[in-house]
Amino acid sequence: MSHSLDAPLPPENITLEVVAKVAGVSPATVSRILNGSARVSDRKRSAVMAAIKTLNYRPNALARGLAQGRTNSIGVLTQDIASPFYGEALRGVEDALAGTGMIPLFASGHWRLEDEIERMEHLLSRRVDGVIVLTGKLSDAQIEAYAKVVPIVVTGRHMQSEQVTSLSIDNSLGAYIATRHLIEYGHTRIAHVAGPADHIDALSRLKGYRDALVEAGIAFDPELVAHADFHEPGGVLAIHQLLATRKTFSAVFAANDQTAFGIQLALSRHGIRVPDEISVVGFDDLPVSSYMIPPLTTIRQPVYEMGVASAKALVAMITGQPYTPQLAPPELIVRASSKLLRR
Amino acid sequence: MSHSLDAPLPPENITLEVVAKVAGVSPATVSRILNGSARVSDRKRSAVMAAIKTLNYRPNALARGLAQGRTNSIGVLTQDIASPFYGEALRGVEDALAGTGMIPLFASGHWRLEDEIERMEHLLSRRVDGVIVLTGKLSDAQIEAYAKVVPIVVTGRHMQSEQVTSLSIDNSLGAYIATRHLIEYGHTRIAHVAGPADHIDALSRLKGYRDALVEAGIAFDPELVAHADFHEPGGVLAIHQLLATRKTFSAVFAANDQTAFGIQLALSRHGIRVPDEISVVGFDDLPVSSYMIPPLTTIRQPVYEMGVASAKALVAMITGQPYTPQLAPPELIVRASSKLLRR
DNA sequence: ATGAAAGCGCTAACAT
DNA sequence: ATGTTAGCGCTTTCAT
Repeated sequence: MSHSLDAPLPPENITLEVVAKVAGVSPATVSRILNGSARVSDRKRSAVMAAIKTLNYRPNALARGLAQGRTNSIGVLTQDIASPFYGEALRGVEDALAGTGMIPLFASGHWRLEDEIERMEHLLSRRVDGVIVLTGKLSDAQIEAYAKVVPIVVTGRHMQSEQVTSLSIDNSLGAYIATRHLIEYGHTRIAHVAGPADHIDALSRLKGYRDALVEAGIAFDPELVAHADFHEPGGVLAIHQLLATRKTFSAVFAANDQTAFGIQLALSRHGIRVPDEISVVGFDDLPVSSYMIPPLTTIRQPVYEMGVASAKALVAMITGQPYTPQLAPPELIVRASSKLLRR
Repeated sequence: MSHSLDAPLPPENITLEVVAKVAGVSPATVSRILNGSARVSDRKRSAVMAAIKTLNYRPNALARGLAQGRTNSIGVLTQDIASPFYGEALRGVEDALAGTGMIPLFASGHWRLEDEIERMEHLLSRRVDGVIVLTGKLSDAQIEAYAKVVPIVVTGRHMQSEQVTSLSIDNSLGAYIATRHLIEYGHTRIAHVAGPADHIDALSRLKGYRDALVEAGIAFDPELVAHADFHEPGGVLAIHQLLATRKTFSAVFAANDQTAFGIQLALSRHGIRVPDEISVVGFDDLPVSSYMIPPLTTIRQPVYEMGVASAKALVAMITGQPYTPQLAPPELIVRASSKLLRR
């Protein structure tokens, strides 16, 4: 009648209850041990540990999350999982979370508002304990709305409230420093290949460029500004555009490194030598930038650190601890692509 | 006694039950609508949809997963979330999953066995429906063991069983093609900067290089092989090493593009022109490779496609459908870093 | 210090 | 076509 030897039981799921049974204790006790939520006698503890080991028990994070009302996971809304730039931030988040028992869930918004919303909803459906939003197209109001549901850390803008911490790199300052560097090198005809006109970072960098010029008494010339898309091909196109204007310039400040790569290649194709004829300065300091030929002078942003700080800030918000993220200012990295203008 | 106006209710969690109540139907009906698991009258359906809308209801994925025994999520065990190479694969996975309702959980093993195991356990704890393992250090036996728990797709090796699908790029062939290209260009003194000696891909590429030489009747010279680490600085070091041997060579085949970047820079620092004096060929075709100066001749691997195929294969395994992943062979991309040897 | 029992939000038989 | 009921695997009062 009951189970016999020749009718093997179905491979039973190893649950906490099974562990309890094997260890001869109640489920509650096992739970207490797993969570360290109460004192348990050493005898029972070791019995339970042994059972866990031999049964190869893996706690079910879903059940745990359901019961506790928290999942020990945080959402990270990025734009492109393969971005050389944001990749560093993701790594920072991951590293900062290591050892905290929290796990990051990465989702990509592809710079499309609708995608961002969809991913956000997905993350919330999974009941993440918090979300890090790496720039993107969500409006401040939308962020605020989501913040009613979970604590949020957002980069690339300024907003502060009970449930929102923002963290940003001073793009404008970085661009100012880059332009200033070229000016100090004697350049006065400095072109700028900007990013997309609807991108907040691009706009800030354009502003920094402009500020530095004005400060140095150099007139801002709109014809020396070309807009690109933050990617290499855009840099190539922009140079074509700039050269076509027949305006002269001895230096180019690119809105980011990828754009600078395109610029360097396009110049080289035109037989224009960098830095001898034209100096190039980028922005970001991607890992490969120091391996370009010539190695790229650029503005180093603490992206990795930004990832770390975001994660720490979010965890602090979740656990209710105080934490004020601090970010180093952008820093000029002088390499071989920029050069003193010979008179 | 009961709740009064001046004692506002705690902000009630909007659950499926609440939706049901508001719509005047049973929870089961709401569930059926959400899952399309049975026909529901149009009247009730619209009532429910309305309630969902006004309440801004978000299904709890945890509860759903617990009840269904599946989470609609798959684990992706990569090595480095910011790797320019694997990044493309991650993107492929993400794209392939878009629209299937499945979400990828990315975890990094950092090329450390212990980390890989820890991340794997974490993913299993979260009850992912399957796992994609992008190379890494787990042994075949370990993969098999995990495959007892969830279906697995693994790249970079050959193993096949009920619960394991493997998918790999023919590294050896790619290296053969690269070397063959140099030979056809008249080179006979071809150096190779290999990857780590404990890396399966590095070994296969070394083999392909060797095979091509032997086939062409060129003696394999161990002194023309330097080992590096798949990263840029390793390429720089390797060139120093190679030049120090005082052996002559007119071409270098690098085990990957990042190594080739280091090589190009090191050569340029030594005043050796690429490709006039030395031709360089890489492996991977990273997005930036076509923007190096000179643009890098390399072997294009279908990494993105590999990500797509992995995801499709895994989903097929999970849903019990048949699917045999097909991967394009590696392809030679001739750019400016390699050149016909002048006699 | 430990156990019993209720409940987290959902789905899946089983009824009707 | 729809409602009722019993879990999914865990945590957490509440007892003892």
